[in-house]
Amino acid sequence: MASGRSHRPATRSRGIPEATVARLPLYLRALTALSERSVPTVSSEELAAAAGVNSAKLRKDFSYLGSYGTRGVGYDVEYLVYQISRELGLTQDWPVVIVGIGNLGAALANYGGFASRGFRVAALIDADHALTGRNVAGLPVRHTDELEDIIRDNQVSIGVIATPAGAAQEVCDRLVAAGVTSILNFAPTVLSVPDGVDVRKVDLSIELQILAFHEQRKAGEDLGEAVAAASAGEEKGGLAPRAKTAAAKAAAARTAAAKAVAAAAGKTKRPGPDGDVPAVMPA
Amino acid sequence: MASGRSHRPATRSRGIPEATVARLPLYLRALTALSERSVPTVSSEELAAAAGVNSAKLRKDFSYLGSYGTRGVGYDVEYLVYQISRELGLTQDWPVVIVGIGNLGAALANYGGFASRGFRVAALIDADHALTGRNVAGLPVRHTDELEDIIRDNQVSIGVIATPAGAAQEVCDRLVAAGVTSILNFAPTVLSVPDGVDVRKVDLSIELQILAFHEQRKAGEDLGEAVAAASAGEEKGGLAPRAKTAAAKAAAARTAAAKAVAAAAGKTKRPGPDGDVPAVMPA
DNA sequence: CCATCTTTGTGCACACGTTCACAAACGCAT
DNA sequence: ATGCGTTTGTGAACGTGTGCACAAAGATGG
Repeated sequence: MASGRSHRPATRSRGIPEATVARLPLYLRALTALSERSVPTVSSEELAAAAGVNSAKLRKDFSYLGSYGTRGVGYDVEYLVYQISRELGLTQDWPVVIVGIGNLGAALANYGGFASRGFRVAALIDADHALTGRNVAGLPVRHTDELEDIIRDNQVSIGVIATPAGAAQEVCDRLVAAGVTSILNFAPTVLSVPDGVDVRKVDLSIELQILAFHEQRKAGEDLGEAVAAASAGEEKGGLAPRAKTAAAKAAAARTAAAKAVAAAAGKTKRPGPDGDVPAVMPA
Repeated sequence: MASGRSHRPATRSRGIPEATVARLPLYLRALTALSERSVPTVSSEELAAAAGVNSAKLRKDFSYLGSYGTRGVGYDVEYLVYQISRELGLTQDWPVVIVGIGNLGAALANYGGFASRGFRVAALIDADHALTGRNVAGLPVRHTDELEDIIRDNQVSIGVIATPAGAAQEVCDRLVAAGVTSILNFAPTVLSVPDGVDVRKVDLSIELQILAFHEQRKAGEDLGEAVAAASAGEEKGGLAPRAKTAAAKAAAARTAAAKAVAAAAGKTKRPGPDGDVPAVMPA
C-alpha cells in the first residue's frame, strides 16, 4: 500500500475524510465507464457494485461532496463525473516529471493511465548520460543536471521517483528544493520531506509481503492449529522460561537461537559463515 | 494505495491488526539495514525514526508479536528480523507468476525487490504469441495456454496481474481456478474473487489523483479562500435554489450544466473561456 | 391529489487505529 | 545490594472509518 503522509494532522474545516478521497478515483473510473456507455443515471447500489464497495459507504462518501443525488432515481452520471473530477483537481492539467528511467520508469512513462486524467508527463529525467537524449514513450530523456530548470520551466508540482533506493532521497531533496510539493515514490526507501510536502509510496515488495502473511495464515488454517502449536515452543521460547531468573539470559538465548536459525537457513546462496544476515534475503 | 480486501471480516483470535501487518515489512527493511551494519540492538525510538513511524506505534505493533524487547536496552536486531520474517511467512519460498509481460510486467520481472525476500518468479506468462519464448529477466515468456499447468507444477499461490484492464478479470478467474489464492493486481480494474482469495491493488493513476487532490487543496490555501468562495455559487448551486419548487428542475439544471461543462472541457486543450473550471492552479 | 414504491442522506453504534503517559523491568555504577 | 537512568509494554482516551437502519424526498400511477 502506498501510505500518504497527510501534511496536516487534523482534517480541515470542510475536510473530506482521507479514506473518502482515496475512494473517489475508484468511483470516477466506474462512472467514466458508465458515461462512455451513455448511461444517464446510476443508483448507489449499482455504482457501489461496480466500484467494489459498500453502497452505504458510497452514499456517505458522496454526502461529503454535497447532495448530488436524486431520491428515488439515483445519481446523474455526467454531473457526478464532473463534480468528482473537480474535487480531485482533475479539471486542470498536472505536469509531472518522472525521475529514474530504468525498467520501471520507462514502464511508467508508457503507462496510458498517466496521461488519461489530467496528468501530463512533462519530462523524463535520468542520471545516466548514456540515456540522455534517447526517446522513451515519445519523450527525450533529459539529464539530472537539468532537473531544477525543468521543474521551474514547466511549473511541475508533482514528481515521480523511480530511481534505485540509494538515489531517492537526494532526488527527492532536489525536487522539493525546486518547488515540487507532491511526490510519488517507487523506491523502497522512507523519504524525509519538510512539512507541506506530500509523499505517497508504492512498494511492490511490501505488497507481496502482506500477501505472503495472509497466505501463510491461510495455509496454517488448512493444516489446523497443529503447525502453530508445534512451533510454539520455539516461537515464544523466550517467554515461558522467564520467571524470576535473569531476563538477560533469555535475551541472550534468543539472540543465539536467531543466529542458529539464520545460519541453518542461510544456505540459499551464501557460502561463508555469515550467520548474521537473516535468511530471508538471498541476493 | 493498494487496498487489501481482508478475506475475513473479524480479526482472528490471536490476530495481528491489518495496519500492523502493513508496517511489518517497513520495520523489516529498516532492521535488515541495521543488521548489515552489524548493529546489535536498537531502541524503539531509533527504529521508528528509520521506518518513518511513531515510536509508540512501533512498540504497540511489536507487542502484538510478543515481548521481544529488553527494557532499558531495546530490541535485538537479529532476533527481531527473524521474528518478523517468520510472522510474515518469509522464511519460506513463495513462487509467484507474473501475467502480462508488457512494459510493466517486464519491469516487475526485472525488479530486484521481488527476488530479494523469499519471492521467486516462477514464470512469466503472456497471451501474445510473439512474446512466447523470448527471454525477459532471464526467464522465458510462456503462453497463457500453459497457465494452469505452470500454477500446478510450481505450486504457485501468488499471482501478479500486469495485463491490460480488459484481460485482468479473465486472467484472475483462471489463476484462482488453478489454485492461486493471493493476487497482486496492477490492472486498473476491480477484480471479483471468491471468498478466501486475497486481492491487493496497485494503481498508479489513483495514487496520482490522490496527490492531485492534496495539491489542489494546497494551492487553494495559498490563494486564500477567495477562490473557493467564488466557485461556491456554482458548486452548491443545486442546493440553494431548492426550497419548495420541483427538485427535478434543479436536477435537470445540474445535468445541463454538467453537459455544457463537459462539452466545453472536452477538448483537453481548452483554449476558450472556461470560466466554470475553478482556477486554483495557473496551469 | 393521494398512495405506493424507490432511493438517497444521515444519525447512531460499533470496530479499528493512533497517541499519550506511566508503571514495571532492566542495566549499570557505586 | 541499592539506587538511578533508560526503555519497554500497555491501559486508557481519543479520533477515524464502517455499516446498519430508517426517515425524508422524490418518482410514478391511478
